Amino acid sequence: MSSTLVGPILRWYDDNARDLPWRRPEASAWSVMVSEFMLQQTPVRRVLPVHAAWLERWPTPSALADEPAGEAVRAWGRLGYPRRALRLHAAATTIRDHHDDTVPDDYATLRTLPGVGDYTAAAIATFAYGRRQVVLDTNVRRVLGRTVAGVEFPARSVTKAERELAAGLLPTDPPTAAAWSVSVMELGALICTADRPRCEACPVRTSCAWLAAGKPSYQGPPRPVQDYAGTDRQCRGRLLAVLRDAPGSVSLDQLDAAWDEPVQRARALASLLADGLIVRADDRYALP
DNA sequence: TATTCGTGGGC
DNA sequence: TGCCCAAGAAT
Repeated sequence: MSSTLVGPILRWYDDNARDLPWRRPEASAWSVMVSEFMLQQTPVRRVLPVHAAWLERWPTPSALADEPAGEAVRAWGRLGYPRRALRLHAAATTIRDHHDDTVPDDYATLRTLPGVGDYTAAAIATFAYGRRQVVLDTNVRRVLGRTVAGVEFPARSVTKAERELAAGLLPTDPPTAAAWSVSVMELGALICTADRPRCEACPVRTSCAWLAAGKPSYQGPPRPVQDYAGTDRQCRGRLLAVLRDAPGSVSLDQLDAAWDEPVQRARALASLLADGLIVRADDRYALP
């Protein structure tokens, strides 16, 4: 089974891979790590400029750790989920203080860093250091779900069967395993996309279970709709934008002007303070 | 395990 | 237009 997938996808990647900064031979492990944080739930296109500016300003973990966390939040800009910026700063601090300013190269150590979950630990070990790890992201899950299981979309959360399937497919020698992982992810990002997959251009179209079954539509439980307008998330975003765009601290009045509904506004501000994304000194508010 | 956590682009 | 989703993690 693996031979019908692995070989064609590896060859497809050789001819179709995007030239991304964190994939270049000269890219540092820190560059890879920064990219993985930024790419969590955020498209490549939006990450590119922020990643470049970030590496220019903070070429090493200690360079970032030596500045206030608020600078990371500010530089994060509008990538979204700004707690990632806080966690990246915290991870950089740990790396500076306990790992000789060197991004760890093994899954277990990476996994202990703030903001580094199963996927990100496997991705950094694999893409920065060529380690052999099962890299299971949304792209890989979708590709394997279609080609092997014959379903349009995988389950909500990773199943044991999914993980075993991915582990069984992973090539034995580390360099090939790493190449395979980035290749499957790229196939999911460019060809085997969530909507309007380009099956006619797929290197494994002749062995895809989903295509062979006539591309049956997703049958599982409906995915929760992710509304945004009017939510606490939007409110938090508005409040934090005021802080990002201000040179120093701001007054409560300035924050009040960013959102009409007072109860929700107060709740959002309290949660931002609890998260450490905003700090209060007397009656002024600022980035940490 | 189900929620919560931003933002912007494509159709 | 409104809806879907994009290299997840933490709780």
